[in-house]
Amino acid sequence: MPELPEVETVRTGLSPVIEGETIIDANINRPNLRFAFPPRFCERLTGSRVIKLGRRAKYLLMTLSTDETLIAHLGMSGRFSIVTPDGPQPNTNPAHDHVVLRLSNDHCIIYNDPRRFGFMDLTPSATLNENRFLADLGPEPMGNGFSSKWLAEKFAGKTQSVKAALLDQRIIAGLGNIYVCEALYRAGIRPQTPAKEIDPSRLERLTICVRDVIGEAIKAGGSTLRDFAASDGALGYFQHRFSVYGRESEPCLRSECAGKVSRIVQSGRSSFYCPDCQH
DNA sequence: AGACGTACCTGACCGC
DNA sequence: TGCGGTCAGGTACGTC
Repeated sequence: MPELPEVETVRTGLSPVIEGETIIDANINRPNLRFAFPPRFCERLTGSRVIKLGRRAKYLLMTLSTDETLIAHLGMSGRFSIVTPDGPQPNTNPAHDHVVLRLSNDHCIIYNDPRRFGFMDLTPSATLNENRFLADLGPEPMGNGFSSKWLAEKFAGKTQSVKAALLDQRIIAGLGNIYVCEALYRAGIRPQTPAKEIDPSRLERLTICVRDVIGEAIKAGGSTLRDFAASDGALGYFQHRFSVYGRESEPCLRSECAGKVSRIVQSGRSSFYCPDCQH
């Protein structure tokens, strides 16, 4: 499920529990998720101290005292849970608890992922950005590298739809199906529009809308975290109202618009948009 | 090189 | 209640 805002929410929830702690014990319950765990995965984690929990795009980055970084991607259904020594057990199916880290503060971090589209890797921290999963990522939507100028450069000559282009992690990193739909709705751009056909002023608007949509979602995640992390240690999902995503044939939320939300399929995935206000 | 389609998995949900 | 079909927010890889 998780796109950038959800991963950021997981990071926010996990970091106070994990940063500064030593991994006393690491266990995996199967040899692979989407990909095989790297060689000697558990041995390389055991005894290391977690210096920092960071994020790049949809990847969690655990900087370790061993000069390696644990890279974790949640795929579609990955969750991290925090199990406190005397607290409740996470309400996930233990059959899909694939990674368990026991920390020096007696908390356990559990990675649960029914679909196993997630994956983990260990890479030298010094060459983190050369790692095969991170090397080709485009700019962070909230960072300085993302601008309408950058989009113009990347969209130039692109016959691909703007929907597909925004999902391309080399162009902008961290967006997924939901937030691309939301950003295009807010910007008033149809998802089918060929990327190269969007003029500079609309690209400027799109840039702002992407930033706003992601920024608001991160904020919403941070606020929901407080409520439910207390009762249940599972991190990764939060309730959020979307303007178009999942609202097929419901009314467009713009007060001056009488349109209904449409759903189309682009490259095998649903796109939601309002035909009356997106052109 | 760029644009597609396909594969990888399980679970939830819907209609019969 | 049970069954089959469909769908799901991810990325990598093969093919044209």
